[in-house]
Amino acid sequence: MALDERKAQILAAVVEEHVKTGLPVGSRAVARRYRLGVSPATIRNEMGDLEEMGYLGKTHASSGRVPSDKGYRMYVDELMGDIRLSQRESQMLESLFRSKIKDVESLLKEVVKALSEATNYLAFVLGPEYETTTIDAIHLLPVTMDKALLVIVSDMGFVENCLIRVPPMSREEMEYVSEILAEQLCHVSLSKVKDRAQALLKRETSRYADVIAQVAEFLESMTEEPESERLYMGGAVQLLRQPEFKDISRVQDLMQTLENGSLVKNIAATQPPTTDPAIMIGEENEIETVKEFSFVYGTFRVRGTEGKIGLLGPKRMNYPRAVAIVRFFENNLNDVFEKRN
Amino acid sequence: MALDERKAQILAAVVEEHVKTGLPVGSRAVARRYRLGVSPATIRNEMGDLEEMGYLGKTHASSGRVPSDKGYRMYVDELMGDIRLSQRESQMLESLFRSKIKDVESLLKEVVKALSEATNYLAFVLGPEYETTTIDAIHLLPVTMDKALLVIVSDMGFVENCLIRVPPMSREEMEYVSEILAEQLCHVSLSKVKDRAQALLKRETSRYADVIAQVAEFLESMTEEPESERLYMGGAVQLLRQPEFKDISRVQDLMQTLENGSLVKNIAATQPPTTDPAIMIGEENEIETVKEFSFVYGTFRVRGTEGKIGLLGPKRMNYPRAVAIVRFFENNLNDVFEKRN
DNA sequence: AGTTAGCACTCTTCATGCGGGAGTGCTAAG
DNA sequence: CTTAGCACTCCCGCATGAAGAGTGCTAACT
Repeated sequence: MALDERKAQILAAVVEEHVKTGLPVGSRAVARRYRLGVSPATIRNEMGDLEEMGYLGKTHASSGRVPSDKGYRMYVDELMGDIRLSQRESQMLESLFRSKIKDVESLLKEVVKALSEATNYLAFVLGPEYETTTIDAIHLLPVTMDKALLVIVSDMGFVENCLIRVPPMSREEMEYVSEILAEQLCHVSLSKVKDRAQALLKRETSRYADVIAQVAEFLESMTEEPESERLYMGGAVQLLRQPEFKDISRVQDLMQTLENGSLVKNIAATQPPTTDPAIMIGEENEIETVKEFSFVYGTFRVRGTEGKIGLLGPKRMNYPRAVAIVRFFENNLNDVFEKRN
Repeated sequence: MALDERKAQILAAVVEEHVKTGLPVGSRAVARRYRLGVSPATIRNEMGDLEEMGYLGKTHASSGRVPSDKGYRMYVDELMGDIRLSQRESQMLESLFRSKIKDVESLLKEVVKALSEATNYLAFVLGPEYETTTIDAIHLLPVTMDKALLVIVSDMGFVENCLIRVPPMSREEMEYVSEILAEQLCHVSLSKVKDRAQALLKRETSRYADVIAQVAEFLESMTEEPESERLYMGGAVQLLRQPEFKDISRVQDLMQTLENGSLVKNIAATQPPTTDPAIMIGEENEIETVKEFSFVYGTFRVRGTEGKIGLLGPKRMNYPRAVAIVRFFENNLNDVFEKRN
């Protein structure tokens, strides 16, 4: 199914032109703007072949060609080159990672923001699964007479907290309870920590039982929390810029889909192509409402587990640039989490 | 400027009909659906008067009437009655507040979600200003060898945390530092706490100086953080349902405005009308891009200071219901924060 | 004097029809 | 195999016209 040199050039030209303008592209335009040394007529013939082969389509029987999903796939797999971000741009973006240590949550939020602003597409980060993370530190802190703050730090720097009711107790007592929790629950993976907490609860019949029960409950809720909780998303507005949104009902559908977090399922469900930043084009997606869009997303590793970072844009997105930018963020996130021992 | 009984009824009818349908309303429709015992012709005359007085307008020279801002204002101030939420609905919504204690942040997020879902408008909560809050508890917790977690609990239950670098130190040392911080900074208002921290920094020349400097820096950033950080927003999609969004560029403008938090300024800048849930209609708003919309928002008190909770919807929003729902949430939030001693 | 019916008038909306333009596919010649 | 030429198709924009909704006015009614 390999394309000869000229067909490849023409397909690439059509894709790039269509990405730029959003309009169907005709033989004339290709001949004019991409110097291939042949006439429009020749290009017409080639485009006819490419359509036959399924790489191109038409919006109606007699206007220019538009890449099909298969055409885009061919383009991203074989035709497009890697591009590099400009010096200026990568420096700008890097500054985000160089700034002072923040908690992971706000870092990820800023990453999403930068990513969407840099591309004009919707950006997302899917945090690592809790199941496989472990607890680095757990503390119970006095706040008021009858309230204490439970703070849990995961090994990758996520901090969760929760206010719980406590019976009146002295500082020493609270420290004692805190100690017990730390001893029993630290450095245990979240999937097992629930059982540990239950076990602890069984043993502990004293007045602290209620406190421990609340801790157990919170741990439970942490692991049960829907995937959408781990999902940071931003730049949905950007999508409105895309001309394919002349029709508002589509926006609504998409937003609905995104708000209830099925985006995650889409990514999780399909095994991504093997390319580095994975690319999912149009119909390759599982969820109906995003079959008009493309994903470009990469993986960053945190300790044993991993998170995703990526973009959602129209099928006619600037893939080379999207890939370059996603790869950039991917690498920087990996660095950050690596240095964090 | 008082309206006679019949004009009032007709104005109310036009507003309510327009809210329901989104279309200009004609004399015929008013006569048919609201039994006023007079013919369309009479209503036409009255509507002519109301237009003369500035309460109604026309979209074009010969189709039905549409309420003007002044008309809506008259409606909300004088004409509309208070409605009560149905038993079923208020029970549903109340369950949100009855559930187990969570940290304030997630409570507010859920409130926003519920509020927007209950109304189909965009909902927001503007948390209380940090300036006037005080610190209830501050702790420094060991996480790894060279990292510690700074946790700060404000008097109204907000929890902020931040990872900081620390020199190697024993548990006892860290507890000692933590103690110092607590002694010096607890129960001091955030506006003063910065100075305290600076003073502490001057005195402390030991190896903990760096740690304290980082704490000071974080406190600084907490108070300086833009208002948008205190703003929880949700349900922007709901706005897309409104027919006034046939035009996409408006959506974009609005979203832009909202994302950069000028919504807050709008509310802060204008002194609200004195009605309980404040209502700002169309041109009464400061910011250009929301002059097409209305706000309905209330105030909830937390300790000495206060936050806002409200809705942003089209001018033709269901004001009685919006008011009822905002008032409901307002009251429930007040209760929650009151019980929290 | 207030109310009502009738009617002409205005303005929108929708469908219809008609060039102009862009682009294709085919054919025939280079 | 490539190219020029040409007929054909289809979209798009625009004007035209008919239908519908609603008003404002006038004149009659109570």
